[in-house]
Amino acid sequence: MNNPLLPAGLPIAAVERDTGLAKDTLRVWERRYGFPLPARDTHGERVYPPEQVDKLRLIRRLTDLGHRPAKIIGLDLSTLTRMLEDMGSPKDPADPERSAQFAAILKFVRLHLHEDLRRSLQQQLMKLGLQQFVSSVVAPLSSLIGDAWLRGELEIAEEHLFTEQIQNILRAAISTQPMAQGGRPVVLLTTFPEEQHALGLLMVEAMIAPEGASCISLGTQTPLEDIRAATDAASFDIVAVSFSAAYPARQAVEGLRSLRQSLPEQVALWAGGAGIRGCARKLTGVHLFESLDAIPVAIEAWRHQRASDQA
Amino acid sequence: MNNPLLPAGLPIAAVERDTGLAKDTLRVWERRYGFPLPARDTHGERVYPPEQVDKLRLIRRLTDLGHRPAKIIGLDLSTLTRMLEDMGSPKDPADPERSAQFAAILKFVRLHLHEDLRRSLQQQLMKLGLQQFVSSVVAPLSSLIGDAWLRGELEIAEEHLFTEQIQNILRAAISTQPMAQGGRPVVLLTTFPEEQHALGLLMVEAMIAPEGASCISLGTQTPLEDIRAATDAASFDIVAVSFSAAYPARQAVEGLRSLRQSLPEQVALWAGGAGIRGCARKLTGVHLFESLDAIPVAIEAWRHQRASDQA
DNA sequence: TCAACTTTTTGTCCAGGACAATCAATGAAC
DNA sequence: GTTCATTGATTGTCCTGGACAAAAAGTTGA
Repeated sequence: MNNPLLPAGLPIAAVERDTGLAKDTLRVWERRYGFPLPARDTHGERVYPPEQVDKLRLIRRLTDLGHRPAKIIGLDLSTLTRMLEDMGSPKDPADPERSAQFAAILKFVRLHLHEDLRRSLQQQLMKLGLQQFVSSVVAPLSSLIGDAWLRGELEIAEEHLFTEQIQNILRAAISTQPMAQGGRPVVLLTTFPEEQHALGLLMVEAMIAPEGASCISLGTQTPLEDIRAATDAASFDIVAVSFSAAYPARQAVEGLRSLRQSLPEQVALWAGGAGIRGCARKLTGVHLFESLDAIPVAIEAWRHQRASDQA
Repeated sequence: MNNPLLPAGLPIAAVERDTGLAKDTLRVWERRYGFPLPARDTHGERVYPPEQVDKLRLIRRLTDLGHRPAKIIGLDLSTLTRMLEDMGSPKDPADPERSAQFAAILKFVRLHLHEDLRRSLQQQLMKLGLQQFVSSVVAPLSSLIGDAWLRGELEIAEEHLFTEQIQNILRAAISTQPMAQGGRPVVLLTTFPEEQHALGLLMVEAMIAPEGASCISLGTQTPLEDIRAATDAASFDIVAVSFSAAYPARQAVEGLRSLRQSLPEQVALWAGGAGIRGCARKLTGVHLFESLDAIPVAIEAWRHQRASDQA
């Protein structure tokens, strides 16, 4: 009956879903490296113990970041976790007040205190203003929570709870922005297929909206061809694409190259997010953002450029 | 180089993504039924022409609705489309004013007139109030747009544009609801894994919020085990799960049974959405909703029930 | 330091067999 | 006539093990 609520182990299809590793890849790793080495049920089918799945998740993240499977597949859980932390966020600036706030918010998430969570986020928003709130609260908190989930300290449900609350708050805040009619630049915002992370988009939108620019979000997972087609139908000045840390960097680079080529020349292509940090020199004609704070500046620069072009 | 912007045909992995049919299934159908019958590239790998992919998409929808592959795989595109329409929405009530509005909104979507789209939706919301807006505008429009996409009359990007705008409007509207502190019942809202459709959740939330109940949404794709665990951590009165038309009905039924069993008895389990229409008798202990309008009534009933229990 | 070439690594594809789970049809019992 | 068990066909997913192109790493020469 395979009751998913009493997990003795996962079948291969579930592991594929959970880790993002194709069934073929799982089988070929087993053949080549001896890991994962699942048990077998009575019909000879693979049954993966949860620990192996946890380890696979870590390995997957590390390979996305450029490590080779053969080099890391033999290491143990704690080593892998450490590697991931080393590669990730360089450091926290250790502002004591802020980190206390973050700790409190993390506690709310862990204890499912949605009401407290909502209130404290809302408070921060009021205090800091939308842009500041996004760049110095939402962004670091998101990666904190992502890391905590990776380390198994948080359930997926708890990450979802946080994401939902942030979405509510950001969307509400964005929709109260004065929204200049016909504001320029007009920005088309989306992610590539296979990128499901919607929060990055919303953060970008929140940085753009207060600048008086028009931002049209297509949500996640828009096929490249559709993005190009959208620039025919409407007159966008900028296409902006966001990549989460889980997105394979080479796939991002290739997609951006291809998209750059198919877009009209006068349409700028912007990209940002943890998924493509440090790929700048591989891309020409694409404006790469290392930080959310660079967005308002870039909008200003775009306007300046445009003004001088027309003169 | 396989430029996705000049599609001569899709490799099997892309077809799996587009149709939701596993690679194994695609190969075994070819072996058994002779369809799909893709071309081969120089390395002998399958290259699926776009028409075959379109047909596969339709077949997939029909099998989810209970048809057997062998019976329908030989039929042609127009026949399949007709079957799908017959099974789908019974009819439109032919309110001339409303259908004119819908036609206008569809036009805005098709022409990417996001500004007009936003304005006309906002107008409807103001005129009808949140609940009425959701049940008689958002819900029918969503299925209209879903159908149009299925028939190839809309790009995915256009569906996304619509979904994003609706999300913005609904989330903003929900967050302005007075939100009774500690309002009962407390509802936990989510979807099962593999169900990505977030709009259904938002519609439910919009129906619940004005009733003064507390609604905590976990967004899409929460593992069953996490849903159960969440009811430990916080005290929910109701767990509500939504299923889009694309969700396989039997999977929904099985999941609901399993979840019902693992939830505490005093927690009610509600389910709704096109994905489980007509499955009522297969489920005991689960409140099945055929329509969004039934939600406010059910909340009222829950309160009444509870009042008499305590007396 | 960079470019061109070679080798190794790695993910994905293929064929074709197997089989359990599901569905449809049939028959028995109430 | 409806319900329930039995049988038989259908169908999705898993298996093994071989193959190979694309990407990365290593090597050589300017």
